[in-house]
Amino acid sequence: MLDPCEPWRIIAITFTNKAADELKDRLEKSLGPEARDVWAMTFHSACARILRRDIDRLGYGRDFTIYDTTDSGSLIKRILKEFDLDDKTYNHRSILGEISRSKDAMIGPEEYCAAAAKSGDPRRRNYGRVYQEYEKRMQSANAVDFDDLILLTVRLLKEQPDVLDYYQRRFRYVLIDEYQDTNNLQYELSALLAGGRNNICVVGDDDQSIYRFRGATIENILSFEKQYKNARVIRLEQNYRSTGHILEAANAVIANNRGRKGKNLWTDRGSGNVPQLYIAGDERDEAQYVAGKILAGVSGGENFRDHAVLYRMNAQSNQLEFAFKRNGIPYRVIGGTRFFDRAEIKDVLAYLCVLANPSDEIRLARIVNQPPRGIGQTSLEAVQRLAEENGVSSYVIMSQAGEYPELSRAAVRLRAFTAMLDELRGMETEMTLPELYDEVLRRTGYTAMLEAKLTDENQTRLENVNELKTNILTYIKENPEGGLKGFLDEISLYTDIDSLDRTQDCVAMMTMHAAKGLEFDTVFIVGAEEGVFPGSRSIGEPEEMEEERRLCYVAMTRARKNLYFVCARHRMLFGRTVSGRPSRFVDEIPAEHIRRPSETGFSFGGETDLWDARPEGPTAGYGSGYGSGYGQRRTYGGGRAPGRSDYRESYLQPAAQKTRKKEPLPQAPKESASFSVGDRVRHKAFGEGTVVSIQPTGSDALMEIEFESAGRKRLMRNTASAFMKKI
DNA sequence: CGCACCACAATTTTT
DNA sequence: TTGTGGTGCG
Repeated sequence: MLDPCEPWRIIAITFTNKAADELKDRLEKSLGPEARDVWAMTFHSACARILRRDIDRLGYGRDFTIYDTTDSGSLIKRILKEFDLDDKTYNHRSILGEISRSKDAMIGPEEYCAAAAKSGDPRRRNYGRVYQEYEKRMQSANAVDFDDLILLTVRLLKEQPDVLDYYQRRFRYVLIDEYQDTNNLQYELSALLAGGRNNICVVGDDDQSIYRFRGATIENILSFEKQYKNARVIRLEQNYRSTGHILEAANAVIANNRGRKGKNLWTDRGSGNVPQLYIAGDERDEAQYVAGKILAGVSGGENFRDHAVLYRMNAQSNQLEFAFKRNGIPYRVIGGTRFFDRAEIKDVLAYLCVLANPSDEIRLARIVNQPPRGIGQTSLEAVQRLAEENGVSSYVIMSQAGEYPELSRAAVRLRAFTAMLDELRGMETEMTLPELYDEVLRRTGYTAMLEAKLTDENQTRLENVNELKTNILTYIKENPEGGLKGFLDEISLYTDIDSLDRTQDCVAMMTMHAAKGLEFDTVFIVGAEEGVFPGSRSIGEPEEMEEERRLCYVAMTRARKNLYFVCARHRMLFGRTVSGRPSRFVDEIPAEHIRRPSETGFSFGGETDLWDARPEGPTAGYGSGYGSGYGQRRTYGGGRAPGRSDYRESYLQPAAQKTRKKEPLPQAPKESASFSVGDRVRHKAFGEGTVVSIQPTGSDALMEIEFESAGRKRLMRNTASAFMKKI
């Protein structure tokens, strides 16, 4: 603290907005309002900010728009069509990936094409053609994609010494969070910003690098010390989150990786509970097991929100959701389809984008006939052709549609369309953003279109469109003088509104990737089978496998107190039933740090073992035969696949499920007794008590019971009724 | 031009 | 199994 530094001399870069916001919050709490001068933001927003200032030096307009992956994808699709490349061999996703990789390696389209020509590979040549065209179109639409934000900033700093100088002088302290997740471009950018001063501080954990697939290169952190010779390395090996067994188990798993610096976490929080493995018959059983454990936990006084279920793929969430609904467990799925990916949101935003930047071809094409206004594919293509020929944007052609005979049929409608947008654009100055938004919804007829056919789906869409307005209001509140462009900038880089709301008492469900940075008392890692986790794609690929193992490490270390691995012997995956053995990661845990099914306690009375101990469940199907049967079987741990006859038995199960699933939602079993406040009850484990309160939760209810000897407990009615009766 | 039906594919994800 | 995207018909 000898030399307090001015906050504006600091740039702190994170990957997610959430992390950036948290950082800002904490800074503000400890520094006060001065903290606002710190540039605490994501790579992308920092770059956007730098580019807004000087991108014109690279031949773009300063009011550039940012395309997200979907927008870029549409552009690629359009190019593919025009080039007459069949989209089976050339699917837009792989091209997008190729372009992204090229940009990360700072290989421009020309260079790419040159290399492709030399290689003689026709496929790569075509990739090059598409890449080139993509760049051309992006520039004429004055649009940049996510990679461009960083790439162009790096280029700007490299090509314009005075700009580089400006930022290097300004930022005397450069901090980068989650350094293990940086890709090449981000690495370049960090190095440029840190400049001659080398005053850079990075935070990261090589064992938590789980984004290799999107270009992150673990070498960045592994070679940091080489990069910056005088770097001081501070190792943070004390873990303040997990208890001993969990930590030891995680350490043991990650120790199997070769490409790492190596560390050993320790804790002083005691050894805690031993992680547990459960082998379920199928994914339904798996889900029911998790549900049961959660109910047992809640019965023991925990909150739903202390539990998280982590899986490898989003598709796995389905059965869990069914089980949770069936058991009246409130839950929240994090991730999956994001708010800003919804069609209606994209539509409405597209209108706003076109208002801000009429050259935005992709967004224009999206909205021109949405809602339908009689401008079809043919007209649109004619417009686009004319735009190409005349070297102007489609928007210009549309507004002068009358001058082109080939557009005669749609001319009136095209002109009306642009006239409407022009008018809306004119309103921008005289009304607030929320007002403008309403006006857009009204004038374009978007709301009317949804209201015309008020299906459930459209109802949701309307709600989403309204939800977007909330975003606008929030934005205006935080940026009183911010305009349309500012909002769009923020929104295109902010996709994160679906993040976890810890105030609601819900079980959290998410992919292991999404769980990074979070923590829960109890964590379930489901689908812990070979082929699922680690995924079949990574088996036989050492590098990939190490990444999966890191993912496992991340997932395990999310748990504070309880960790469960759950796997299924048979699983319906993509419409096919596959069988797998438990994940190798589980095998990597030394016996003393994991409890396998054969050793699973069946002693009645242990609170967390209520479910295992339960003689028969209130939920039909579970516990009958398969799932619970495996609890006692030793054969499984031995590693041999189940006998065929066993297999058959379980195999028949899914058929029965099918009908079940079709029903609206399997309601809570009827036989679960009803209780009312004041009832005297006797519980098998807790003894006698009195019902204090009952709170309905979905098909179930949360009851609070004051037990004479066991004290006050919170129990879920459906589960508890198996152990408890009125007296 | 809109809607319905069929084929096909399918980790992980931030920005 | 599920969701999406493309094609073909009314």
